[in-house]
Parts: sequence; structure tokens; C-alpha cells
Amino acid sequence: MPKQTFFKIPEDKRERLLREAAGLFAERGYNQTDMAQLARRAGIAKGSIYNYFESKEDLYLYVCRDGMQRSREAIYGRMDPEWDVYRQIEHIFKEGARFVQSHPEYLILYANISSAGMSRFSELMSLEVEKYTADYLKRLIRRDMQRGLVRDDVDVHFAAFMVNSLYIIFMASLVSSHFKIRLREYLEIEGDFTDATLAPLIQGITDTINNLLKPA
Amino acid sequence: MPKQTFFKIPEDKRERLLREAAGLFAERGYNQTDMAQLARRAGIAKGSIYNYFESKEDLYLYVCRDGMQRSREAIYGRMDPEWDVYRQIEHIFKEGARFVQSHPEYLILYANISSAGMSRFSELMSLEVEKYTADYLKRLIRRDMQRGLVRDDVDVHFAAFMVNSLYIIFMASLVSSHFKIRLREYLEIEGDFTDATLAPLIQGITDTINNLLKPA
DNA sequence: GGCGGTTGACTGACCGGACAGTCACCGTTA
DNA sequence: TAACGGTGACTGTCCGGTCAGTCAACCGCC
Repeated sequence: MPKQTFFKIPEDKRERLLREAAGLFAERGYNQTDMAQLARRAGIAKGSIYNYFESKEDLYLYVCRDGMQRSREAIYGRMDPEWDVYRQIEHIFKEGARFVQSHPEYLILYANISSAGMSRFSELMSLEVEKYTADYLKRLIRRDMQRGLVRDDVDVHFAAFMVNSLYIIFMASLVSSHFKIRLREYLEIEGDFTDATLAPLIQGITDTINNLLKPA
Repeated sequence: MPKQTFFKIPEDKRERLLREAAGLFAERGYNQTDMAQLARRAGIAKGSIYNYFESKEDLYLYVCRDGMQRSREAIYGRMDPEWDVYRQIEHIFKEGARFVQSHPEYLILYANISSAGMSRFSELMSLEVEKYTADYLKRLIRRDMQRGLVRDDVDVHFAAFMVNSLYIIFMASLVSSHFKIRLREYLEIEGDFTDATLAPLIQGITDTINNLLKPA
């Protein structure tokens, strides 16, 4: 957690530091991020960062949690909880794609907690990151099973796992340099992804999910 | 590529260095791996490593490529190319799970080329790593489509992408600390994974794939 | 088979750069 | 003038890569 000072400084300074930190941590990873460079980019002195946070690790954890919060708001914020599971999943994929294209840094931060040398962080954050989505999906599938919209022989845990797995791969494919290359190789796409290439991909994935869940 | 010297030293010394390097790079990541510590673990002097390889980066790339090679041999080696796509996919998942449990380091190396600060490496290796599997799966699906074993309205590229995506998530779930925690949370498993928890998961995933491909 | 010479793998102390975190001082405001 | 946020030069540590020197093995010659 930040020190109190961090919440007493002007909001734009706070935002700028968080923005630059998210960008740098995402671009270079935790260990390769240089606090002096971060200070320079954020337009403050290195010492100031240590007035706001106990340590680099402290800052990193806060930036990650803050990023998860922002992602969640962007993706779940405009969703009507009364929509059926199929419409909600479609919404999540579409809003996710939109959000990740304007703010790839947060998804990269997420992806990095699973990389080598980060197990210290993953022990702190993985559960807290995954629990929200896992619970949400399971509740949603269960609710629509009761409404007769989902086959009643579906294993709720497994189904939620599959939905989220496909979501993770999809999002990573838009953002990580490795997964972008991989997606291009599989779909034999030249150049950047456009709505014209992404729409059928989302369609294919959501169709697969529908197939898994929909009554015969 | 290694220098010639590397191929002139006794095989067990060579193997030991590669083994320890794969282990350390996987455990701590590229940047956090200390060449002095690696030398100590491999039972040689730091200078010797630089008699075998130009640089840390050179060693890393060789260890990764070597690991991919070994993984491929373990997983594709005992497979009969005449088996139908469903049997081959099941074999890949089962052998993959077996291999990754005895040699998690190679899959971790694979997973790490997609992490932050590794884009330099992913540009070098991603294509070469993914191309093999992508081509293999596409060829297999196409062949069995001609044999009438796969629905003829399936998009081969998309189908291969889905199969490999589920495979990646599955393998990562057995190996990365983050994905292990995530799998436990979704499936509500306590403690370690056993065959009893893994078998139904493989079953669920291959069923989903079969559903995607099999004629009505 | 003994001897001098040559080769090349092996070694680890050392160097230089990078970088997290500190601290003594500064400027502003109440 | 006290309190507090801001600052950047400084420090200690870490680590990739180097290199001058060692030594065992091998070779050709007597």
C-alpha cells in the first residue's frame, strides 16, 4: 500500500506516475524497470517515489491491483447483469478486445504474474485476481442453468474454466508479442489485426462456448 | 550457437550444464539468472561457460531451442501418424501432461518467451516454435476432413488455433505457479493434482474439441 | 620411453556499468 | 519557524563479461 503522502499530492501527478509505472512495468517487466527512468518519465524525482511507496515491490503491487480494478470497471461496468450468459460472454470478449487495444499495459501486467521469477508475486495476487472472474462466471452459468438456458449436465466449474481460458488466450493474442505472432501464424494473417479479422475469431470462440453450454 | 569447444567436452559435462541452465532459466527467468551461480551448479568455472557460448543470450537461446526439441521428441515421438486426429490429440494431451510433470522446465521456458522484456527473444523464436505445431495440426485436420472424419465446414486455421490454445492453457495449468492456483480455484481442487483430477479435465477438453470437429 | 614443446580447456579475481534505496538539504506554505 | 513534500548526488551491491595465467594431454623427436 502507498504511504499517505501519495494521496495528498495533486491527482494528475498521481495519475501520471501510475500511468508511467504501468507502462514501464508492462514494457520491460518488473526487474528491468529502472526507478530512475520511471521518475524521469513521470516528471518527478526518484526520491519522491520513495516518499509515496515503501519500495519498488510495493509500487508494483499497487500498480497491478489498480490495473485489475480499472480493467474490471471497463469490461464489467457497462454490462447488464440481467443479460443471459451468452450475451454477457459476448460482451466481455468485445469490451475486453476494445479495452485491451487502448490499454494493453494492464493485460501485460496480468500476463506477467505468471512468468518466471514472479512466483513471489503470484502467491500474493493470483487468487485475488482470478477469484472475481471465477465466481462471476460460475454464478452466471448456474443461474442460467436454472433458467433452462444452459444444459443441466454441464459441469459448472469446468465450463467456467473453459470460458475464461479462451478469454485469456484471446486477450493475450491481441497484446503479447509472442501470442500476436502465434495468432498470425495460425490464422495466416498478414499485418495488423483489424475488426475484420477479429470479429470472426470472436464469433468462432463464442460459438464454441455456446456449443458447450446450450441445450440441444 | 555454441562455440566448437562445447561439442568437444565430455557429454556428461555438456548435459549437466544444459540441465542446470534450463532449470535456472526456468526457475528465475533470463535476467535473474546469475551466470556465476549457474557455473557453480554445473560444477564448472564461470569462464568455461564463456568458452562454450558467446554470451548469456547465446546460451539462453540454445537452451530454449534444445528444450523445444526434447519436448517435441517426447510428445510426438511415440505417435503413429496414421491415427485419426482425435486419437492423436488425446495422445498429445496425455503425453504432454506426462512429460511436463517430469520436465516442467522446458514448458516454463516456452511460457517465458511471452513475458515482458522478452520481446527481443520472441521475435527470434516465436515463429520457429509455433510453426511446427501449427503446420502439424492443420495438415492433420485437413487430412481427416478429406477422410470424412472432420466436418467439412470447419475452418482449419481456426480449429488448429483452438486445439493448440486449449493445449497451452492445459499445460501451463500444470506448471506455472499462477496457472496452478487458477486451475485450483476454478475446479475447486485442494492440494496437488492427481490423475483422478487430471483425467476428467483432459476428457472435458478433448470432448470440446471433438464437438468442434466431429460430423453431426 | 623420456623429454621439450604446443595446444587448448579451464579458472576465478577483477572490472565497469547498472540500479535500488538513502539522506541531507531545499522551497513552500500555514 | 515548523512541518512537509521535493530533490538528486551518493552508496553499496550485484552481475555479465574478460583475461592472464595454469595445467593436463598429446605430439614428434632422439
